[in-house]
Amino acid sequence: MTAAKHDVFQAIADPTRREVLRLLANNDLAISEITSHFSISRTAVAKHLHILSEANLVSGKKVGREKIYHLQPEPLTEVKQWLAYYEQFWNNKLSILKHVVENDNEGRFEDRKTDHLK
Amino acid sequence: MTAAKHDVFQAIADPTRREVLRLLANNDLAISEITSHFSISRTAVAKHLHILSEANLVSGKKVGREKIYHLQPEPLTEVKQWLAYYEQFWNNKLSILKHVVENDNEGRFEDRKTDHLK
DNA sequence: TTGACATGAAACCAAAAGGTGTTATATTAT
DNA sequence: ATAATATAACACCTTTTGGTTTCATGTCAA
Repeated sequence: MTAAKHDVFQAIADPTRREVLRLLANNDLAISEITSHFSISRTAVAKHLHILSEANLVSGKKVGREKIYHLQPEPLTEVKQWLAYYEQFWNNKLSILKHVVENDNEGRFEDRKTDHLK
Repeated sequence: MTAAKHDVFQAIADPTRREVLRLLANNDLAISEITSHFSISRTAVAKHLHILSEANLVSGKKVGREKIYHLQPEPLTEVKQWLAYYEQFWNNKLSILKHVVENDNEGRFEDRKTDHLK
């Protein structure tokens, strides 16, 4: 179920939201406390928190009249996994060959370079 | 210099652009070839490529009447570095303590929980 | 040289993003 | 009870996104 209107990739695309995550990495914070770190309105911050919440990157629970937000970094694993695919390309050039040799040795390496000509 | 109007985080926020990157991970491709993998117009794909290019995630060179795009994954290291900060929070709960003990043993752990009350 | 092909560029559009301000409601402190 | 606080819920606005269509330009093949 876990409301997924907003993708984790989209959630972290905004610099303000990334900064919010940084703040919450240190402490759980109420909306007003978070707002004090920015120059934008409290309402705007609340919207960012709502988006982060939809991506399950934060959770908020009401405590008295405050709503305390808490970091939930688990969805970031999706980004990490996505990134992992590309690491082979920048770690070192040999790793590309290594990947091909280990995962398919049916001549696909040749295909990789000529596919687009067909 | 490296034109930076578009952030790498924003560039990868769009699912279509992530799919384009996947295609280019296999082969260098011309715009039309990329377009054939989607249901959107060639112009729309060209715009996505432009955004990816601004984030330096791809480079394009003209070959005859075609423009061949090539994956440049290096900017993804920025995302990787950003993610690294949060890994301590999901790997396992003990790693938080481990981090604190290894990097500063001046009682900061206590501060982490009370900062927001000051 | 003429047509077909690949891209570039411009004008336009609807919807979403990122903001704002106002008003209403619940909670705490006096 | 009353005033102050913290947030929620709206209504509204402007800019950006992601897409379209149309037209122009450069290149290749006959």
